[in-house]
Amino acid sequence: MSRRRALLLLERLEALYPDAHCALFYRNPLELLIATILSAQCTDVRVNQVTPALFARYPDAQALAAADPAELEDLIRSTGFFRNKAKNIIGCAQALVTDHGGEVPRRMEDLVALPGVGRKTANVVLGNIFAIPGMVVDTHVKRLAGRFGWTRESDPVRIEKDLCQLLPEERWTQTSHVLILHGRALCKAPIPHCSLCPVLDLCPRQGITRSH
DNA sequence: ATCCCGAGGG
DNA sequence: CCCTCTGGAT
Repeated sequence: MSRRRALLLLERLEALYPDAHCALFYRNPLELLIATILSAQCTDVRVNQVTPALFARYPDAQALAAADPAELEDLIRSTGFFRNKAKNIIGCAQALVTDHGGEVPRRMEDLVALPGVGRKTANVVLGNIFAIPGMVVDTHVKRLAGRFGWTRESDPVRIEKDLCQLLPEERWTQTSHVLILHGRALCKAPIPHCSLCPVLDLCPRQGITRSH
């Protein structure tokens, strides 16, 4: 797919999901970091119930670093993967306290060194809190990028590279969010709702509802 | 029953 | 490349 055609598709998608660039639910770096860690295999609604409760109990990195694992597990149980997440959250908080003065670092290198934080989570924080653009390559973005013919790669890092080369840097963060919203709403795995899709005319698949 | 806004490990 | 971790939504 040509760059021009990709940008046209992107413009149409951005018009379909106008709230993708609106104020973030979480303004504070630590809150967004923890909320993003919690979001794996979990709905936004539940993350947005659990995260405020978590910060009411543990207001900052110092409090989280000293949390009792069993108590934290109980608090986040409903988000799934709760043992891993609790261990990672406490590990993150301890690393923030010992290595970063209790603050969330602004460099990819430092973020991905935190337990339970990969490039996806790091780019969410970098893009939405620190205004450092990056493509958030989650399962939705991977799937749509493939279906749109924006990349043929399967390795997330190479997909990220392809997308960054294809799409304008100043919109990487918003583009990621738009792709995620469209992936959730219509362009689902394994069967996309092509008959309802407003950008079907720009899609190389043209309604072929076969998974990738 | 089956799938999901990840990451770590074999 | 594969697997595991988990509850909840559908």
